[in-house]
Amino acid sequence: MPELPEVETTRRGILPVLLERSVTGMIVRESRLRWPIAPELPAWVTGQRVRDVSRRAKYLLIRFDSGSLILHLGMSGSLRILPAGTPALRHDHFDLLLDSGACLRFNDPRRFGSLHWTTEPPASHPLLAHLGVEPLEASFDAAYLTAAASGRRAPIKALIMDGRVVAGVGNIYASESLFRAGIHPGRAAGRISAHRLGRLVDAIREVLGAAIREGGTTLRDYVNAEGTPGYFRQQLYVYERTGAPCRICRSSIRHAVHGQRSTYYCPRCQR
DNA sequence: ATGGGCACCTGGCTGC
DNA sequence: TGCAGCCAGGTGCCCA
Repeated sequence: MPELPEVETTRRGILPVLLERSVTGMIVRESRLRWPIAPELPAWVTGQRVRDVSRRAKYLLIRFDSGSLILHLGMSGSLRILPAGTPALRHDHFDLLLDSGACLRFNDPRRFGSLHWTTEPPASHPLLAHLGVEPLEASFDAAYLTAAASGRRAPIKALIMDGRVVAGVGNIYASESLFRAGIHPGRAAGRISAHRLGRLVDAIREVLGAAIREGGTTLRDYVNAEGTPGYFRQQLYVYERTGAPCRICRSSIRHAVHGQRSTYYCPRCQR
């Protein structure tokens, strides 16, 4: 479900509710996420005051005075802000209770999400240490992507979805960015000119930025912290539009599978 | 080092 | 109506 824009939208939604609030308790109903929630985690986090809510790739980082929560939404996770005591529904795996009477509730049907506590800087945590540059930061530029693509025979789509290269570009926005840049998703990364890779960098930035402005993309079940969907789906050019006419040239949008992931592209606009 | 495939899990949809 | 099969916004890990 959530890619970078959905995680960022969630972050912006929970930030004002969490900031400077203290955790009064935590309810864990299901600890078997992608990695089990540490049994001691509720004790570690209880009594802590939230100092910041940030994002690295698709990880949400909730910083307290003496440690941080590292939260990933996986494929189907979402966070909601609810009044404490709201009855839990199926797949509501944990609640963080705040001294304001609000509750941060995590729901994740597929349980690919995760929750870790660290007392080290989150950036040095094993899950984050290997991550590449943030796509919305200035260090992600044409020169960087060209260097990363040099000599690579893997498809460009696989390269921009590789978190060690650039962190947070998922399946929807990879397809959409490649469409906007006019690059075929299956093209070997190392055989694309620096000029075109520069266009791809711009396209990734534009697509992610536009999606954040629209509150993300809701395909099936994504909702933000208020429980409302994102509206970027209306601006998708290729994702899940197999057989539909290209919005630019009217060619039929094609579907292919690369690396077990669905890929969508326009055979005429993308080379 | 690089590329490719698998696994983890539930739910919704399709087609017989 | 029932059910098997397939697919889904991610990503760590294993193997060649």
